[in-house]
Amino acid sequence: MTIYDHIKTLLKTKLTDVAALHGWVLPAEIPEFTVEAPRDPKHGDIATNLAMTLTKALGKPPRVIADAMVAALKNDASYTSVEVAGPGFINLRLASTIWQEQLKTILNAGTHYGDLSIGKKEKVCIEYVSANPTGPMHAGHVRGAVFGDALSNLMQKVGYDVTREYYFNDAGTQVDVLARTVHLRYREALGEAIGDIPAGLYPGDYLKPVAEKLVARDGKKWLGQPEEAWLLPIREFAVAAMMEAIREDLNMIGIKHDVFSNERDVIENGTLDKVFKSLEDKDLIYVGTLPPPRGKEMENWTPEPLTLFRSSQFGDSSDRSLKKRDGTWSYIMPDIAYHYTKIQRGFKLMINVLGADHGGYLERMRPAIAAISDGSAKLDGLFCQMVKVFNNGEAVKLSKRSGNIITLREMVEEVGADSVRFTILTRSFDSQFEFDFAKTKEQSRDNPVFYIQYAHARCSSVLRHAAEMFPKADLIASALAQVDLSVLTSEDDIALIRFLCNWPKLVEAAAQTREPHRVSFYLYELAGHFHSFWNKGKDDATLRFLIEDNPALTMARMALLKGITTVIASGLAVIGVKPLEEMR
RNA sequence: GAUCCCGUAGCUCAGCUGGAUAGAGCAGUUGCCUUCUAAGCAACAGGUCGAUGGUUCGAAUCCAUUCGGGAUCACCA
Repeated sequence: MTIYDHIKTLLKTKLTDVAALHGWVLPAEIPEFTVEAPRDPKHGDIATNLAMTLTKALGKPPRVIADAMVAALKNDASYTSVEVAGPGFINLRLASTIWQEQLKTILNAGTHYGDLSIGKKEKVCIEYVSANPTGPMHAGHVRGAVFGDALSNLMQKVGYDVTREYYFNDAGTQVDVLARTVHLRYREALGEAIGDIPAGLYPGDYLKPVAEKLVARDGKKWLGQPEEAWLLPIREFAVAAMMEAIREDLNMIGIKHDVFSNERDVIENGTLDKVFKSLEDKDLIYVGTLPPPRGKEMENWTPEPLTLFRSSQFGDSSDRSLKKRDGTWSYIMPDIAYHYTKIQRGFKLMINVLGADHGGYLERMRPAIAAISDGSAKLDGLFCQMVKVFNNGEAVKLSKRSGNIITLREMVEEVGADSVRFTILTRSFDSQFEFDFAKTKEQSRDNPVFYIQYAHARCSSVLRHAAEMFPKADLIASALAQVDLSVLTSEDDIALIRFLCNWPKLVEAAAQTREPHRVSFYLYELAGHFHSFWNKGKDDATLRFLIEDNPALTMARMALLKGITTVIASGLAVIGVKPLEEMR
């Protein structure tokens, strides 16, 4: 229970007393009100809009209600000041002992401070990246990858049982194209002049090493053979090689999935047929024709009978075709079957992190999931908007076709994994994101992530100095939690503790809204408070952390520092950045 | 024709599910290193929150309309 929740319950009971005293009739449900740290510290430690939310129900102006509450709260020793302000806010200032206690709570919790149990250990499958193994990870993938990873961290922190999952298509036309391209590169590697890569195959050099590995394994085995002979084995080889490369790329930026699933398994182990049959059994499959797509000029549109799924029964705008004209499955059917395997594995909550270019995906997949789970499972889709890549202000067109891509590898090598992660996580996922490669590279040293890292390094440095200055002192968190903190009375000390106490609340809000970027901003602000405090010590010796002739205050400040490093480390863990002990 | 996202300082972005005088970084100007790390701090300057209406004690935030940018609406994932 956070300090804010605690105050909230106290206020509720106080409100009933006040109402009884004045003969007010409270509504059966007290309207929801906020208890939070106001933006402006002048407004006290804690502000509540309680009075304002009750104006309607009580038929009284907010200030009248607020005044009555204030009168009742005034004689409580927990509050050093209680006042009405603005339109009817009640501003409270808590006794410093309360904040000092909170700091001990933080120290005892360690980096688990901010861990919550709102997830109730519910299993959640978070699927992200899921790029098909036809090319290297590029700038467009990085956003979803980092976002999904941070979201997973966040969901774990609030008590979900998270599985990080990657699903790839290794059975469709795209991987056939991959295989053909590799075969061409293979001929090239064996000395043949292949000229330009023909349209319809993948350009770019990244398949050359794959072809060379194929030569190393198989020699000239596939030369002069018909496509039927080499397509499947080369496809398998190429998919494995690309997935290996993708895994390595993701690893560079600190991303590891728990489970990799693929389309072929779903088809070959019979799951797909089973799911299709169960849909038939539920009478959700029929053969019919679809109207032509609206708003699009389809000159060559001819209605054709197709195998359709009655997704409109589940809120979809139209029924969906599960098979192509040639009788093979359209992508949606294996995807349905794949999601069925998730449900079979016990996931009632599934989150898919997708690119904005997958717009209609949810609309189509949700009905299917409702059908196969009989409504018991829920799919959430989070759509990361496009990343527009610039190079010194000039737009770079990302196109696999032309081979013009900025790869994840380039980004990480030039800018650094921490900077890339942090840059992505200082934007909300649903707004478009402009990434200027040249500028980011040039300013990589100015990246805000180092501002946070630096705060952590400074704290660590002081703790090292403290160990030298007071060799007998025990500076581990559990020991510092036992220190007498009553000497931490300055407004700056208390303000810092107060800010640390916002952490659990922030984690909760970030998880509920699925917005890990809030963590970044919080950490940045926390680092700012710390740096500011630090510099005050230059003018005011009583605000320094290490004060040689005052061991008692120094130890209390070490407790504060430990609290700061604890929360920073706890937050950086969500972002996926390692805290640094030292920066020079 | 329909759906989704975005529009906030010169640029890149926040704005805590409706709160008090709308914030930060970068860019610009000015100060601060004999003392715990200057990858830092302090200060100045910069805004019709795209527009119009509505909801209420109160709107950048919610609703409607509208303009602008992006994405999606095929049997490609």
